[in-house]
Amino acid sequence: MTNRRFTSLENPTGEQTYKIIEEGLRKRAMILIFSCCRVCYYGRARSRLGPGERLIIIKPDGSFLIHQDRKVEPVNWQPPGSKVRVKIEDDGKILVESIRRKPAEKLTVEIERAHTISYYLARDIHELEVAGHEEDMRQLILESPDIIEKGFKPITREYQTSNGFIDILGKDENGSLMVLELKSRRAGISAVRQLKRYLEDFKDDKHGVRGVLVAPSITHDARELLEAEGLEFKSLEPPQELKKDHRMTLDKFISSR
Amino acid sequence: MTNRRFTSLENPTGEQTYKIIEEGLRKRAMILIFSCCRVCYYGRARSRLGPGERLIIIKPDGSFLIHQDRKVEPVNWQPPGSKVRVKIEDDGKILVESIRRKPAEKLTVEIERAHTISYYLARDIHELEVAGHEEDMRQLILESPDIIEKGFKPITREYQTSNGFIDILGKDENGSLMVLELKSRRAGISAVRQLKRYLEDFKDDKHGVRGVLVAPSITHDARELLEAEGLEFKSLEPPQELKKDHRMTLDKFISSR
DNA sequence: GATTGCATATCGTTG
DNA sequence: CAACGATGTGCAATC
Repeated sequence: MTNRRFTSLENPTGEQTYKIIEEGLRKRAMILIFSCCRVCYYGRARSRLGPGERLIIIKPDGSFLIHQDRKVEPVNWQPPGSKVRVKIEDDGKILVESIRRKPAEKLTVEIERAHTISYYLARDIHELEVAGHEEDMRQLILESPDIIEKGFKPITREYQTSNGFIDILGKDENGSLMVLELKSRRAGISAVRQLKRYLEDFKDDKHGVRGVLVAPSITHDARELLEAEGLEFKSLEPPQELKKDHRMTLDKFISSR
Repeated sequence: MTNRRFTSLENPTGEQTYKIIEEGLRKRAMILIFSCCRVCYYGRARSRLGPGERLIIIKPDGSFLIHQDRKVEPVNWQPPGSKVRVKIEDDGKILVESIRRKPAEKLTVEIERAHTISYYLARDIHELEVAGHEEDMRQLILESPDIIEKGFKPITREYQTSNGFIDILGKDENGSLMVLELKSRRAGISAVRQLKRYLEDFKDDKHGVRGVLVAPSITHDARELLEAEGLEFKSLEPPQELKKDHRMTLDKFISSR
């Protein structure tokens, strides 16, 4: 069946498969192929996948995905911007190649037999709205510093040390420096090490510096290391409020200056 | 069209969409729906996606993917093991829910109108064979230590320090300790910091300890920090040879003991 | 264009 | 089951 928005065909011949892929690429459509195929990849690594039935997705932006019937991650893929070519062999087999220039990577799919092939022109203007990132925590703390503790005053965000950027640098009510390390999910031992490294730049500070790990929760080993190092933990859930209106955010920003 | 391996339908009614999703779930098939839909997610974070045409994939292992017509990553998803339920509303709209228990996460898709719906029973026994990982580098170095430098002798792999595991610990021909940090791709500043941390445990060693970053290449800033810290860089590409025969590897292992 | 660091990261391995 | 580290991580923001 064919109309302007999509085309699909079941049990296509090799010729038909070739033609529909060509057409889909020309129209910059999203192409779906369910087929028995083999896959080779060469680039940052190298891989090979023996014959089996998988879903192939080619997107108009050059993204290329091969999905087996398990896992969230594609078994092979190419990123946006990759260039696709399709060839038909004498025996009717279809070869689809996707090439990326930098870094040089090549994905080759040999389609033995397609079960269904289709392409779609997707109308989709909306972007995903997300909340609950580390950045949302940061904004919350800058707007309401008392969440960390009474009298906490942020000085800067993204303060650079020789060991990377500190998320929030501030002072407590006694004027002691506080280094905050934010994590939007359960903090592990590596988060504590990160905080420990930031503090190295301040080890000569006379007033003493407090290191605080801010996260919804912390692993057992991480807490042990934290306490052994004289660091602190502050439990804080990342705010998950989706912004309904962008002007509100702007007003808030202006009024808070 | 219907047979044992797959079913597909174009411009299905709400009832038909519901029925095919039900059937696909029951048969533990891979379900594909191209439709206009809205998506909500709540769990580790929260997100909302307004109406638009996307590809929905439900895999028999519970993996759930929603793909827009751009990017490699799905715009929303649920991991393997999630449980799917489908409902039909009075107005013919379809609600698909995927729930994960731990952590608690819920994905809700409201299908306004499906353009095509299909399901497939995929025959696929092959696993992906990959080469070019950090582990391949490690094996290469343990088998042929001279690749690092003449006279290098590995002592242990995965040596534990207070700052994490060292990839390979060894000695040079003069008996000085060498700490190797392996990276399968271009090493950045964080790799140098990691190596720096490992060496802290050895800073009292009388003979002096050498820290060596082993990677195919290194960023400019990373090289600067490396040299400032008196560390070394050894260029090594991860071996990309796909193993043809597992016995060969075993033989090699036995003969090298 | 190169580099850095977050992510609903996902996924395998280990304790 | 929890936790830790690698990944062809992908991706956006920043330089």
